[in-house]
Amino acid sequence: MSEADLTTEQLILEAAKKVFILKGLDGTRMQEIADEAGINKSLLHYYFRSKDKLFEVIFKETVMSFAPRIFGVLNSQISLFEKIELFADTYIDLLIQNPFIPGFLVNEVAKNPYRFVAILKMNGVHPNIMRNQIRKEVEAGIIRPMKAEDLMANLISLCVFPFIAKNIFSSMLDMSEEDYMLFLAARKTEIPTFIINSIKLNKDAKTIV
Amino acid sequence: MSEADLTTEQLILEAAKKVFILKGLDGTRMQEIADEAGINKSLLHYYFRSKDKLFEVIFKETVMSFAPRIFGVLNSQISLFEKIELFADTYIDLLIQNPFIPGFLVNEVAKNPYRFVAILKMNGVHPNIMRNQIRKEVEAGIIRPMKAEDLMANLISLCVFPFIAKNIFSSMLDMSEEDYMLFLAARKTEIPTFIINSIKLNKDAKTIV
DNA sequence: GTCTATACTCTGATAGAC
DNA sequence: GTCTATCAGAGTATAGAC
Repeated sequence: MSEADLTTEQLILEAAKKVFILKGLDGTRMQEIADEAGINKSLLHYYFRSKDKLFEVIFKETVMSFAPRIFGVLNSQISLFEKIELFADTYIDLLIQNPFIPGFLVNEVAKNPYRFVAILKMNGVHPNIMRNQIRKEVEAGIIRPMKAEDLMANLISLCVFPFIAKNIFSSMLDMSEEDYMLFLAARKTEIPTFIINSIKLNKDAKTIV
Repeated sequence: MSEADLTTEQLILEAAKKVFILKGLDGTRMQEIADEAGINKSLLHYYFRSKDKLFEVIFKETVMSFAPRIFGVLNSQISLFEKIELFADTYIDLLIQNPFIPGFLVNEVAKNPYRFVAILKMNGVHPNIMRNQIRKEVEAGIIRPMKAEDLMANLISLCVFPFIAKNIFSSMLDMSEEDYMLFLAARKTEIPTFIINSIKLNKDAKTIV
């Protein structure tokens, strides 16, 4: 389907997503969305009634484009070490293709948590699957004693934060845009190595390098 | 000095900091700052000319309240393991007292990187001190081979991100506000344990628990 | 230095022709 | 469904009295 074949509604949604993610709810002007979509400003209201309603649609769509994949990996039935490797790989790939989304999400969720919580509840998030798996691997002596919450928070923090702090890190570490993207891609394997080295107990098993 | 003794300028700065950090540059209304300070709206312009100028002052003040402490620890002359422990402890303490600042910084730096880069340059940031220290400890066989950039990014990510994603994590992990604050405080020791377990090579040395 | 009143601009939203 | 024209409200900024 070529761009000209998109319906007006789809044109608006694409344009709105682009602008909202870049500038946030407050920073976005309806005129800018209209320009980006190549249509008239009043059409935005014709299709979506108000700026808030339009934002709501984009926000939900954005969360839903992420949440199932993320929770799918966390809730899958593979071993913990495999899960950590798979999570870092798929998640960072996703973020490389959509680098602005984490910042957008974090920012808008901070301003209005209820919007996000409602979507989570609709999707039935189950942190207990991961919690139980970690507890079992601790009891089995595969990993050292550790709270599941910390391990989950660490995994996600290590993957996501370097995307959010891209401008801060790259200027602090004096890296070019290009170098920084390579740095992020390399973390797909670096992060699992880092975590598994920290938690595994059978130090004689083959070391992941 | 009681609150009544504050000069009008100080009143404005306090109020502006509060509102800007909570709502960001775009989301903040001059009227709201004036109300918060208990003064007239036009006084804001009398003291700071424009909204942008006022924001600039707050932003710089906020960065400067953080940067010296953070870079001070990273550049200090203590051992790497001590540095990791000291960093997590002082940084997380700081964030517990100012939980909204990281989100504010990340958000505003993402929208306008130049403002931040200018302040960094003024303060002469030296990532090489930390880089050299890590390289030396790798060569000495104290820690496993690892890029300094990854270790620094990991340390900062693990400390900061759970504050930025507070609303996301606490609803995902089904924790109350109070539980989450305890969780964050416990990470002052949890994070160094996690990192040092991952990077230390002499596995026979006393384990940090 | 501080206040009131107001000018000017921008933006979200609506009315109405086609 | 799409466009032009326009309104109402909010926001930043300024003028001027005290």
